[in-house]
Amino acid sequence: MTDRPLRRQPLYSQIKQQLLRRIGDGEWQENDALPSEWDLADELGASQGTVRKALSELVADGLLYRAQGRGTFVAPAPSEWGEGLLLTPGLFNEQPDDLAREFLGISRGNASDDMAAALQLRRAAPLLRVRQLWRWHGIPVAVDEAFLPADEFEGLDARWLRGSSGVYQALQQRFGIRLKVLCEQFRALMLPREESALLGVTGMVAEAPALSLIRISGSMEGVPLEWRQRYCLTHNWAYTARRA
Amino acid sequence: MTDRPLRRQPLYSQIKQQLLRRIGDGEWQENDALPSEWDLADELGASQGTVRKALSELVADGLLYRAQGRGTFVAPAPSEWGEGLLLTPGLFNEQPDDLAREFLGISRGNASDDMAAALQLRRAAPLLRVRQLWRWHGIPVAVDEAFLPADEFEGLDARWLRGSSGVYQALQQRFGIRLKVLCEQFRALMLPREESALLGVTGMVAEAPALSLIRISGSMEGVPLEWRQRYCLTHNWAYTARRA
DNA sequence: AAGTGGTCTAGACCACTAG
DNA sequence: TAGTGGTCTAGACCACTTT
Repeated sequence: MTDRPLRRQPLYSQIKQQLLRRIGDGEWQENDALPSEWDLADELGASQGTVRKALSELVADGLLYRAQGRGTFVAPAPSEWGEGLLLTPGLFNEQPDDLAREFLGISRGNASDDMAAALQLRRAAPLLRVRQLWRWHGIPVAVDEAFLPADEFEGLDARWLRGSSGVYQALQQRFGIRLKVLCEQFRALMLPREESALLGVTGMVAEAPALSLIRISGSMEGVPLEWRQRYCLTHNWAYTARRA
Repeated sequence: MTDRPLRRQPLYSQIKQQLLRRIGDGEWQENDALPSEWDLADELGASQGTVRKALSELVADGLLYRAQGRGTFVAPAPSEWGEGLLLTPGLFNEQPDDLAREFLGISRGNASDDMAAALQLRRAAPLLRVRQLWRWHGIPVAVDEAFLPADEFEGLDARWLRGSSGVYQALQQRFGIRLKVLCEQFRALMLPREESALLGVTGMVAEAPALSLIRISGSMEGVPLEWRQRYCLTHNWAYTARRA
């Protein structure tokens, strides 16, 4: 690249941003192959090594995957359940069972102070609230609330959510936005009344300990866009996080 | 295809392994500077770019850190508490308070089937069991059990653990081994009797929900070496995992 | 000014996949 | 055999820190 008077950001970083935008714009669909590293280098006026560095970061971010000898591909959107897996406690190498998701409803509300702070919104900002139920072999194991800034996602309604396989897929289809997990918090607490009913915890012992998960997700650039709160019953399962 | 020739490890990978070993052998202490990328390249007969790639992976693994214009340094051992932080629920950008660790004791036992499987040991293999208590501003918030293969760590005793700031530091000082987290599991359950006593949960309501964390740690090469089980009281705190 | 990490290039070769 | 990702080199220059 000959004319590049101002370099605020390294070239590979600019290329990464550009590819991020083009993926978001739908230039390549899930599992589509990108142009080869050499073709991209040609097109962008950079060297193969520099393009490769940009691609490597996108692979690390989970947006792309590579197959030696075949090409570089757009990764499928992350599953609605998230990165954690439900496994039998103590076992780590098991394959996770598939979870079924049930859309419960969408409503409007206002941000709590915690939510407003985490999502960088003003106090009591309007939010969309999406509720989902998770079943494992038919048995309810978790309830989910996703809170999204209403201003950003005006037009997201039950039609989009019922038809899609979850909030993340709906956001990608409707707004072309892909979320990634920014941080997570875990707590143990007694299941609140309303969630107990949804999860079918009944009987003389009306209380059960539940794993509370709060997750902030955001754009690939790190702008927070979702506060998700989940209650998991874990007397028969454990929530697993794998690491590289 | 039928014939599977030995695939040579990439050079940067060999360099990484060698540096790993030299760090483990104590050639450079914590916060010591390594030779510059160019000097290492010279010494190892590789190019600066290749050395840089090896160093970058070690930085990503948390073993080294870099400072532009100054050098590449050996990172301090990870804290005994681990990567997760205890924070006020709902707040994500807070700095964590320091936790005080109390060594409770070390004993010998045998691996459960789960532990044996996770640590790749034979059934009922002998284990060392290290127990610790965590206090936050003097208040007990968590109890910890670390299980280590007795055969690997013969000679680790109370003297080493009392004097050090934790299991990880003791392993590094005594055996020159650095552990990294391989995977984690979370569950919510009612605090068992023994742990209730240690954490001072008493009164008419003898039961409290607790966050159960099971973590497998291992060598930098991925060999599992520690099963750690922790019970956290989280009615006033949350367990936070940050992501890149 | 000297030394370090950080970026970028052009070219080369290897390993793997597919037609 | 052609195309792709994966590795490696030598050299250049930039950005930052220390002396």
